[in-house]
Amino acid sequence: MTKSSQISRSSCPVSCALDILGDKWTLLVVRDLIFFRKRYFGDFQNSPEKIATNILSDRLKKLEECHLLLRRRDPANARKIIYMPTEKCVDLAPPIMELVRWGAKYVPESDVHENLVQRFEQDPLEFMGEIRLSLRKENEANKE
Amino acid sequence: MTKSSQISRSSCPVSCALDILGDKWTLLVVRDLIFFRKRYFGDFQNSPEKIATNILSDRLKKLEECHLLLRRRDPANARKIIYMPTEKCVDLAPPIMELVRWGAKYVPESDVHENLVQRFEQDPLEFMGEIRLSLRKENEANKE
DNA sequence: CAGATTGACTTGCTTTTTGCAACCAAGAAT
DNA sequence: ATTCTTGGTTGCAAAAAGCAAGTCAATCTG
Repeated sequence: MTKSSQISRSSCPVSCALDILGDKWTLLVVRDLIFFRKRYFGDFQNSPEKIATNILSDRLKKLEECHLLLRRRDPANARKIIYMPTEKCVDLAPPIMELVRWGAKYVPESDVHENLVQRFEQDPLEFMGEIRLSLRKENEANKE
Repeated sequence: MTKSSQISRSSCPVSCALDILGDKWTLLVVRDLIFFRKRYFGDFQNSPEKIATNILSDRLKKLEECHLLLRRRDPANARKIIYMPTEKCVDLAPPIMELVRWGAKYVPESDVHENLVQRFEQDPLEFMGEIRLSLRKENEANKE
C-alpha cells in the first residue's frame, strides 16, 4: 500500500485530477490546509464534517504520496506531526474557490465565509500570493 | 431510492458542492455534457474512461434529482432519451476549467484539448455565453 | 519518577458503493 | 417476422466508507 494506485483512467486532465481528488473527503482536507491553515491531525478531525480518523489518516497518506503535502515532526512537541501544503496543493485554491461560488449560488443550505470569498474575488493573484508568502515563512520557522 | 440523500455534512459550500459532485464519475458526466455536448446514454458510455452502465444510469438519475439535467424523449427517435444540462450544470464550467488547468499543470500524463482551454482562457464570459446560447437553441429545437 | 493524559494513529467489523458481466425489453431497421 | 440498437436492470464479488475501540509513544502532573 506504499504507492498510490497510479493507473489513470484517461489522459483527460479532468479525469486525471479526479483520480487524485475525486471523492467526498480529499478536497475538504485541502480546503482546511489552504483556507483554514490547519496543520495537525486533530485540527482536521475538528472540522464540522467530522471525518473518521482512519479515513483522515488514509487521505493524509495519499496526499503525501501525491506530493500535495509534506509531513514533518513538530520541533516544539515531538509527538505532534505538522502537515504542510505544497505549491501543488495551494494551486488548488482556484478550483476550490469556484466550487465555493457554485455551492453558494445553488445550494441553499450553504453558508459562505464572506471575508474569504471577498478577498479572493477582489484580487485572486494577491490572495494567492499572500498564501504562498505566509507558507514560505512557516516553512522557514520550522525547517529541519 | 427515489429521493437523493439530502443530508449535507456541513454548511460549508465546498462540502455542500462535494455532497453532490464528490466522486470519481459525476464531474466527468458533467464535463461530457458541457464541453463535449454529449446528450445520449451511449455517448457517455463511449467516453475514454469507460464508465459502467449501472453507474452511469445511477449518476444520470442523481443529476436529474439535483436539477443538473433534464431527461427528455428524442422527438426524432422514441427509443432515445436526451439528457440536457441545465443552467446549474453549465455553471460548473468554471470549476471544471480550473481543474483542467491544475491537471494540465501537475499531472504529466494529462493531455489537454488546447482549443477548449484557449477559448475559455481568452474570454471566459464569451465562452460561457456561447454555451448558454447554443443550449437555448437546442432547447427550442426539441421542445415538447 | 509513577501515573494520567494527549496526539496520532491502527484494528476489527459492518454497511455502502463500485465494478463487472450478463440479461432484458421496447422501438426501429430489414 | 426477426434481428439489431438503445437504454437500461440484476446479481454478485470486491473495494471503500464508517464506527467504535484499542494502541503506543511523548509529555504533563503531582
